[in-house]
Amino acid sequence: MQAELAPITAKINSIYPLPQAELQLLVDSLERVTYPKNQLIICTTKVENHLYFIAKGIARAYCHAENQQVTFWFGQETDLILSYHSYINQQPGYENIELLENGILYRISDQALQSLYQNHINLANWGRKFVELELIKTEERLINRQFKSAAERYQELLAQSPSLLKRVSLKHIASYLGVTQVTLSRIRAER
Amino acid sequence: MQAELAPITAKINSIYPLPQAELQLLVDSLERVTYPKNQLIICTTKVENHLYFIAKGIARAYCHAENQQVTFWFGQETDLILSYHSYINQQPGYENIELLENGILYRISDQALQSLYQNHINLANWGRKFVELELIKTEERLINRQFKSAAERYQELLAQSPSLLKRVSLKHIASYLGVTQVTLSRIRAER
DNA sequence: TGAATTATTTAACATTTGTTAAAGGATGCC
DNA sequence: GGCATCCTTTAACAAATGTTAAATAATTCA
Repeated sequence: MQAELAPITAKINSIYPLPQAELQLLVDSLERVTYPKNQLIICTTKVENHLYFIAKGIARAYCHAENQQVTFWFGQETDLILSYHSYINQQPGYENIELLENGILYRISDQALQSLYQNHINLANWGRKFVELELIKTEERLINRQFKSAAERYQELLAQSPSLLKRVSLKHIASYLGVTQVTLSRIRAER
Repeated sequence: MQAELAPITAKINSIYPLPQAELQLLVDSLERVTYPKNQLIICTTKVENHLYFIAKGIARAYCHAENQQVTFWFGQETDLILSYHSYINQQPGYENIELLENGILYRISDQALQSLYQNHINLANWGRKFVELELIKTEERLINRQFKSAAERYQELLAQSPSLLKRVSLKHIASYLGVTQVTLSRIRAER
């Protein structure tokens, strides 16, 4: 359905403008799939060979540590779901990615995407630019964690992604911010 | 000098194997430069328009926060120095990168690199792969900071990069690990 | 609807890490 | 060599965050 895809193609072009022909090649490779809330899209036990654009829904990536889950990423409409570890190394990764709401996704097989990258230079550069932007975001989070208090990180998230707070449980927000639920509750009670 | 470049070209090829012709194009674009210890290679006040391969030396990236410096990256021989923020957004970044030892670098202008990316598909894919690997490393550090204690992070760094500990002051190591010098001293004094 | 589950808050206490200050070492430079 | 500077450690205390447990609120599902 074209209407569903429009925000996704707009996002793709905003990352790195693609000639119509190459954009079309990418779009033509997409397959529409739907999954229910709580569905695991990526899991640690198998190599995932698809990447997913989110048309509707919200997802979180987490990994297991000691006896807890560590949430380190959220994705919403137009975001791309992929396991970097699985995708880049072609072996099972450390991350699980699950839907937190019923979702509509458009997926492309890794094989198809690699083929596009090998044969279309603008798509290869699109892929490069996409990862560069992801890297900056991750680097900023790492740096922020070093010199901002948990309260400051919460206030920033609230300001930058208010919709996230409305759609995701505080349990997961706390983990994403790098604190316990108890600490987050304390922060929210202040003032 | 070819001998100096050999480890760098080997590293380049290990990231993503390049046909000889395209590797040569990249190598031919490199210019040898030397800088003394403490030289600022990248600074926040200007757009940096070169990327640097380290042939000899060690560098650290840091940014200013409150009244302290936050060190968030180290680079050694064969590593690539660039300011992602400056390079990706084409505006002054938040990071400074300085040499901690006298260094021999091979640099390429951003303009030349972009031109290579636009015209040579294997180089474009090399650039994509390079950033993907950087992203994984950054993501892992972010996750580790969430559920490993400062002591564990120190022990891991010691095991994975013993040479780093020998070449870099503990002040910078502490910042890289996300703790104060005092905390790092305590960790080292234990047991 | 109502029971069961899950999410969130609160409290008390423990632990880790930060802050400040001082002292001892190491290093570099004239 | 000796002075000055910077690095590292140690100590005492403060602040932030974690842990455990319990109470309350919200949600899910039969």
